[in-house]
Amino acid sequence: MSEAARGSETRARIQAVAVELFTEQGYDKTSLREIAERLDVTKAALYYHFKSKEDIVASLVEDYVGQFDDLIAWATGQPRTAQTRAEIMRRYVTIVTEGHEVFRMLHQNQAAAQSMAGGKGRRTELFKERLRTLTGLLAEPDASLAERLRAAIVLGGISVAWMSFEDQVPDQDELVTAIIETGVELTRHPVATS
Amino acid sequence: MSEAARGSETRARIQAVAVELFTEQGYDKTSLREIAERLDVTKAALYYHFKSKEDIVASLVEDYVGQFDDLIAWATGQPRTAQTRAEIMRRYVTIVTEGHEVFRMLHQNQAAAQSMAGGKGRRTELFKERLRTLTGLLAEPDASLAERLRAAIVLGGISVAWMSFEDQVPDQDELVTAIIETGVELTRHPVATS
DNA sequence: GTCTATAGACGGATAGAC
DNA sequence: GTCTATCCGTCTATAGAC
Repeated sequence: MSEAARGSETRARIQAVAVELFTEQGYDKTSLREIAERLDVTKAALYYHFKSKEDIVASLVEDYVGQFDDLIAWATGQPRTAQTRAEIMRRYVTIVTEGHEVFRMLHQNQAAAQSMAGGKGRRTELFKERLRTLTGLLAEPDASLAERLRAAIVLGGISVAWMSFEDQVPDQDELVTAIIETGVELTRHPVATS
Repeated sequence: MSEAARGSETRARIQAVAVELFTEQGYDKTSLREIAERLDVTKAALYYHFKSKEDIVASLVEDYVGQFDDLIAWATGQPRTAQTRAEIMRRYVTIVTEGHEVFRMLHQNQAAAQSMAGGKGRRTELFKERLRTLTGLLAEPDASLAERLRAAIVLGGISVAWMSFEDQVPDQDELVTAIIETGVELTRHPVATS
């Protein structure tokens, strides 16, 4: 909510339509004319709220990766216990599943999203970098390769699993709970690597 | 290799450059002019080998998803044993890691890739569909939700983990082996869901 | 099999009225 | 805050010579 509630309410409508169309058709195949038509306004109106097409995506990206940064910041200040790891997992799953429209949009437009989001210089590699950091918080960097791999696989797989099952189950809340449970279970440090 | 070795050798060079540029900059931001320049030929020359820009991607997609289809076809004819599951994992990891240039390119251009690949009608949902099928082969559809989730998370997470670690370790073969091991381990059916 | 030249279309962005 | 009108750039794709 930090940046989202800025300016008029039209701004939010533009963002919503943009997410929808960018997801369906891709960033480049969606023209500003199309977005404007869907909102019954003109292209020029969009330029009052956003200074460019890229700026629309940038506003979305900023809000979204901010959530991960918040999670990382929080987690960094916590003791490295099993309970902390479980809580990281819980929050991570919540971000992925609740913001899934934006997440899916970014997922489908990685190439486009990476060109921006950071102005000019920043080669942020949006998720890769943050995923590595989170991996390091679930399994210490000096842990065995197998252990770090497990953490990376689980974090990366959660979003895929969500997208894969989301429309296959009757109760999505139940699915979220199950994903958290499975995620926590898979990142425990049990089995001796035979 | 089924379709790859078609026509002149220039065709393959075009494909190689296309993968590279599509990955770096995205499908839409890469023009045929750019590809042609890199090969020291002209745009028109490309049109001798491919009937359109989309056709270049289509040729790539076809070859790549074919590998997954082959895996699925093979796995479907096997007995559902632990060894079969391990072998599925092994082959899956091999496809993901060996074809990682193409994989990464498709990953970065999902939106573009989904519009094509199947001519006009087919809404193949390239990976989602196939991932579901593979999930069903690792954990029977009547297995518990937790068990199916585990399979989906692991399959989905493998590619993420690969991309995350690929440039972080000295020996990539070792990494592949470790991923296979971890994948097999995570999809075993051990822990009683507390 | 590769070239030059160009058609034809569409997109992002701005100026300026209201 | 939204509109009309328009500029300017770039791109895909084709025609036709060599």
